[in-house]
Amino acid sequence: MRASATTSAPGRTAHTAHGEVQRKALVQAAYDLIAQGGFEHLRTRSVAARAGVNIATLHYYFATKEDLIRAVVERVHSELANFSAPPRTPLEELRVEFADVERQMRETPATFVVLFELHMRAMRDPVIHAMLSEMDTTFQSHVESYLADGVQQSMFRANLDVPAAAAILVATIKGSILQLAFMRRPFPLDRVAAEFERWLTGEPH
Amino acid sequence: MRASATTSAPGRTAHTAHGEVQRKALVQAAYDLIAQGGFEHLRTRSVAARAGVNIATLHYYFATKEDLIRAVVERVHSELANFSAPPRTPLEELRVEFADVERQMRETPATFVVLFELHMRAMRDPVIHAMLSEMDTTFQSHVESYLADGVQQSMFRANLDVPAAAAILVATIKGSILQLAFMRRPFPLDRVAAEFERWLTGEPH
Amino acid sequence: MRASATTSAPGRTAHTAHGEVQRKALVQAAYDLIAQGGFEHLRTRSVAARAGVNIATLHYYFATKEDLIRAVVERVHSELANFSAPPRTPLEELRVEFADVERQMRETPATFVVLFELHMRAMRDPVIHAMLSEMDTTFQSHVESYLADGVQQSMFRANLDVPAAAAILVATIKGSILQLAFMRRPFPLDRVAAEFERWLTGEPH
Amino acid sequence: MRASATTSAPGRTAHTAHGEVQRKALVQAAYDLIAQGGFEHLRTRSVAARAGVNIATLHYYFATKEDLIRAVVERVHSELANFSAPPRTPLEELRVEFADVERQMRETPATFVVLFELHMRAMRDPVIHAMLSEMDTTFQSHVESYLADGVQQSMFRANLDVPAAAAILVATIKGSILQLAFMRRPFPLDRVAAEFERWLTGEPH
DNA sequence: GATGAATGAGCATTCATTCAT
DNA sequence: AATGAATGAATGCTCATTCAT
Repeated sequence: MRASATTSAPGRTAHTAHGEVQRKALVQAAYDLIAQGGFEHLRTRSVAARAGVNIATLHYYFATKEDLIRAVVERVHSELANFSAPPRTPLEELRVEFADVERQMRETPATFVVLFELHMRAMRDPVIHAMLSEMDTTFQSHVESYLADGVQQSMFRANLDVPAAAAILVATIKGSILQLAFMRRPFPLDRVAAEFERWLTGEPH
Repeated sequence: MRASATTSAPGRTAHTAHGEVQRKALVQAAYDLIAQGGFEHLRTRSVAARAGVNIATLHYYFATKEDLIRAVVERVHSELANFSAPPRTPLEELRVEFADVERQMRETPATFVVLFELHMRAMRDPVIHAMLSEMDTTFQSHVESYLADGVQQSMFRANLDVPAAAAILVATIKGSILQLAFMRRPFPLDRVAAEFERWLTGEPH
Repeated sequence: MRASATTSAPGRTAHTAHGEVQRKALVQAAYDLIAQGGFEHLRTRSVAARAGVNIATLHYYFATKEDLIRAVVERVHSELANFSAPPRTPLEELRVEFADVERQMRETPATFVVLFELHMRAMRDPVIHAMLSEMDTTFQSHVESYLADGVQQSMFRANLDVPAAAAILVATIKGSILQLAFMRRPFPLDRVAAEFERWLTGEPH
Repeated sequence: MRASATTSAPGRTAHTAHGEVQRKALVQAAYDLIAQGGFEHLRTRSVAARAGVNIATLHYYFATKEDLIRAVVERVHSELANFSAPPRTPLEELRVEFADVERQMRETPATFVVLFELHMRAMRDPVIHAMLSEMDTTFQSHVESYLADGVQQSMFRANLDVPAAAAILVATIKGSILQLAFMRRPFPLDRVAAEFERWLTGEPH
């Protein structure tokens, strides 16, 4: 399940099982601290302390701070790749979209916090940009795909501009996360979802 | 006799015209550097260098780095408060909304970069949170107001959930900025605007 | 009364009456701040602020911080030179000695604080050392003088080692100030004075 | 599993023998520099340089300058606690008192310099005040104790006011140190000791 | 005389990283 | 594998002093 976990270069992946545990503990610690204080306040010493190891041990597993951050990026990536739900109708997909945001926000809001911190970094870090870009493309394509299905199945309006609608949906979800996770302001996810349904289905008025 | 003659050091406003110019130059420099590298890489020395003054001069105008950042926040605030357009119809308002984003993104994308960096900070800094929160409320109210007008004037659909629609619009705009400014990925602002019109007016299909 | 107050070099003495007032205000401010926080925490800006003038004004009157401190030294010097009491008997002199300490400690303990701060400085600053040394010699001579008188008048013990006794008295007074001003611990000045009398007079036991 | 494995940084005691040596070297360096220039001129960089280590190394052992100073205080404390001489007669104790001052002044005058610098600090620093206060109490009690013994053994005058005499002795010793260490002026320690003997014993005259 | 503005040199402290063991 | 020790290069901030007005 985890990405590249079988090579043998020290500083990249661990040799032993215990080493892999240490690595994960360090990534988890970094992840937690970014969620708490953002990249701005991320300190390698804090990460090591939180993982219960010496600062030199951290550098045994991750040559540089940047390497550690990259591992965090991969962790977020895999965490958000759990959209592997069974196939549903386009309308169900739409509902699942908002339900997923709601659930993730309730269960692990930190993921979003880290994700958005990464967005700020993407501007300057090509590696992070590429990864976020890929995630974005995947997400956008997925939405466009089921929106197109919905139009084809006459479940959604015939004159729907699918790419534009997908862009709106994706942007709305990102915007809602911003509102919920960073501003801690209310966002009527359910009413927004309902309004989206009316809009896409073009229900009579 | 010499009551108010403390040791100088301008707190909010400079004493002389030239002082005010220097102040603004420092804020501009900080603003530029945040736009370039985010808060994470903001260094007082870099700000001073960019403004062409000694580091001690920076501290003559701003006691702490935090004070300087607050001044940047105020600058962003006032920069985004230029929505003082002449009254228009709800539909025109909607179009202006997207046009504004497009123009701002073209002319001063840095404003958005700084604005979103501030969002990350808002989570931990109450002062910034309060300011962004206020800006958010103002924006949301404005949108809700003209959406309601549109419904009343039968320009928009009667069954429109105005608060939900406003939330979607605001979130979409925020999400589009994220896409454009940080991911530097295309976002079909005009097609999105057109789709929004169709959605709000409920034009036949 | 004041030392060299008629020359005309700016930075040494003021030209006008108002200038002299300003000078004194600055010296007083420095004196107060040394008494409060010691030389270690003395800041020219604080002195200027306390005197209600600009930091540049302070430097108009005193070219350097050191110059200002020297003026404070002179102030302490003149303050402690008020032993100009009418001639008394040796025993009265002894009593006055302790009474003076008691009074000064009650009325202006700051003088002692500044005086002892100066002692620390004397080790490295020849100017201050010279001044304190002179004060010391004067004090010691004065004590020796009336102790010798006392012996001659058979008021004090015949076998009294006058220089040693004077050294003890001077040291005791310095030590008592240390105890009272810096340690803020009780010191039985009156009982000590009484014991001294018994010792010097050699009263039967 | 790895409970006590925090990020290192010795708080009170170093982990390794070599670490303890470094710690002591830093305290010694600070001690020397305070003796030379007082607290006012104490710079962490100078301390590090004198100990032959990097400034960051100093902060590895002592989190703050204040922590370093506290360690110096403890060093002075233990240095002056070597009064563990074998029991003697009251008169011998008295003679030892002055002999100790003489020896300390000859061998390690810096101890006194640092001790008196600490007195200046005691006024503002409660921790230092407490430590000096304790040392003072111990010293005073010790003197009172053997003076009382001397009176009881009829070695000293019957009408001696023991607390007052002890206060005089302690103050004299402090005053003599001031004279010797800071003013570098002669102080007739032996004649003073002899006069003290005459005074306490009340030897005929 | 007085002040606002400006600065060079410096200060305690931080931080990612390295290295011998 | 792991750690205590060590460090170069900053980093935000301070302070006595200068200078044009």
